[in-house]
Amino acid sequence: MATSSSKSSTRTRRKTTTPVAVVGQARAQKTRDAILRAATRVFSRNGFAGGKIEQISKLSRTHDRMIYYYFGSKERLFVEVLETAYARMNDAEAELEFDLEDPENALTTVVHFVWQYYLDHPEMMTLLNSENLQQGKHIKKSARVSKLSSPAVQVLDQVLKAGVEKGLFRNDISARDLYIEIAALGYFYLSNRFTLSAFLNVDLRSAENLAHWKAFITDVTLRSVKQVSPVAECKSAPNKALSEGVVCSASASAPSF
Amino acid sequence: MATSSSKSSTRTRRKTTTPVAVVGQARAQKTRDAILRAATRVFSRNGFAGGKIEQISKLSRTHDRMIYYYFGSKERLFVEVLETAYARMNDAEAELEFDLEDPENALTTVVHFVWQYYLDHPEMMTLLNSENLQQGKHIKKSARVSKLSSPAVQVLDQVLKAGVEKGLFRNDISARDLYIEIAALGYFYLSNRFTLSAFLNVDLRSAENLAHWKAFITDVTLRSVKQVSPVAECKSAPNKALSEGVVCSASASAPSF
DNA sequence: AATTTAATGTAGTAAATACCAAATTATTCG
DNA sequence: CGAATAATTTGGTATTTACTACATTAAATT
Repeated sequence: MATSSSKSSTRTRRKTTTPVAVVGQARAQKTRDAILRAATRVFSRNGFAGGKIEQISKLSRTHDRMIYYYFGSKERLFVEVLETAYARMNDAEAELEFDLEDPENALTTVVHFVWQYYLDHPEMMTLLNSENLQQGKHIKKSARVSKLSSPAVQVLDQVLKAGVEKGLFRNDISARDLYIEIAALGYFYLSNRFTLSAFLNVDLRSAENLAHWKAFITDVTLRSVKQVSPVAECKSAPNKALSEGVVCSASASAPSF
Repeated sequence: MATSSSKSSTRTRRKTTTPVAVVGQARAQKTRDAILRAATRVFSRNGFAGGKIEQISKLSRTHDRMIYYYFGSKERLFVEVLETAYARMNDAEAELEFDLEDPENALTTVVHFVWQYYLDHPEMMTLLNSENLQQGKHIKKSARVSKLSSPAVQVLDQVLKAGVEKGLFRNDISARDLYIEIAALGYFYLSNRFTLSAFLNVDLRSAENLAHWKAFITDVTLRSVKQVSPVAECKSAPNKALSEGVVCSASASAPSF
């Protein structure tokens, strides 16, 4: 079921060569890949403006010129780095396995997966931050990324439906909201761990605190979707003084997507 | 109760002048402030590396020279921009008013405040992202910021205690976790609105969707702290197959801060 | 008013940096 | 092999950029 969305990007140059000859092409692909890998590291460590062409060419053991030969410009290189990172995350999500017979467990699996992915791929977060700093001007134009409808959202949709079916989950929550919630809880903690640690005078990166947060966000996520018993529900403070905030399971106005 | 933590930064030069003469000083303060304001805009729009000295001096209608006269270096200017932003947020948080007699309402107030602050001060998010990209190397050294113990956490602590007192809230959740949760839900949505919008094919910035998210995170936050009736609690899936994840109200191992 | 000091302006420099023309080497294929 | 094409290397250029020496004006002090 994993629809692989990454790689297989065709050569940049016009491909007049017959598809048989692969020796030179393999060599070329190797340097191209090396540049892409190096660029991912450099951009994710320093952002777009802070990532210098020379750093990238040195790290990939090639020359500045090759970057322009294969990617045309710093900006186009950045776009491809971003697209590749997205594609990779998508591929990983698509391979997620879960048991719909046990929706709570399945949801936990998703939460843990997202958390672990960000933990293992910090470059994803810094690249996204860099792109958001530039108001998404690259991703907006990227045909490749806009075609990646997140498998994670589909997964969550299935899980939610299964949970509702079994009477375990609320039916008034959208997979999209849930996806953003899960991403937010993991992403923010890790992406902002430096400033948060300084501000709160804690080392949020300690193994202990990481484990604690993982457990915490799992709990929060489950609580946000679980059906609450009618007895306990809203026994207190029935919507007092809330302009548009939603309390109890009444839930906000339906998403307007 | 609002302990103002910002401003009143003394002159950079040694102050041999008597504190009476203020005309020249006022003029100086004006250009200094102008630079700081301009720098905040420029750095928040382009990040640290992307923010150029000339942009800042032009925007503040002074000269490059003045930036070095008052701040010494680009880096020190950035630190002061960051410190000022932090101090301002702290001041705003300190002025929060809420009713402890109604803990749910009070918590809602906090959630709405944080959400609104990020909405009104997008520069705060981009500055923090920039600082986290640099692994917090500035904030770590900033004596000023590390002294700002977040009023928001204290506020949340009070609210939580009041809620527990009244039997409305769980007593196994820390103010710190709750603070990070609330910040995460608002910050991530806004900070990553560009990539998220492109990825999910929605315009998350529309008034409708902003209102929806505000309501959603209010609901999620309340659900995460509310006491669940013993009857409904954990009636299904009692901790099945969860390595260290926490389900039901058993809650994770206590924070180890 | 004269002197001292603070604040601002001018005109630069040295280094960094994105990008490129052209030569050179490797590879393909008739 | 030899011609053609692909891939790499060399050596640069024009611009940007953080930062500064020095001159000048404004203000404070005696």
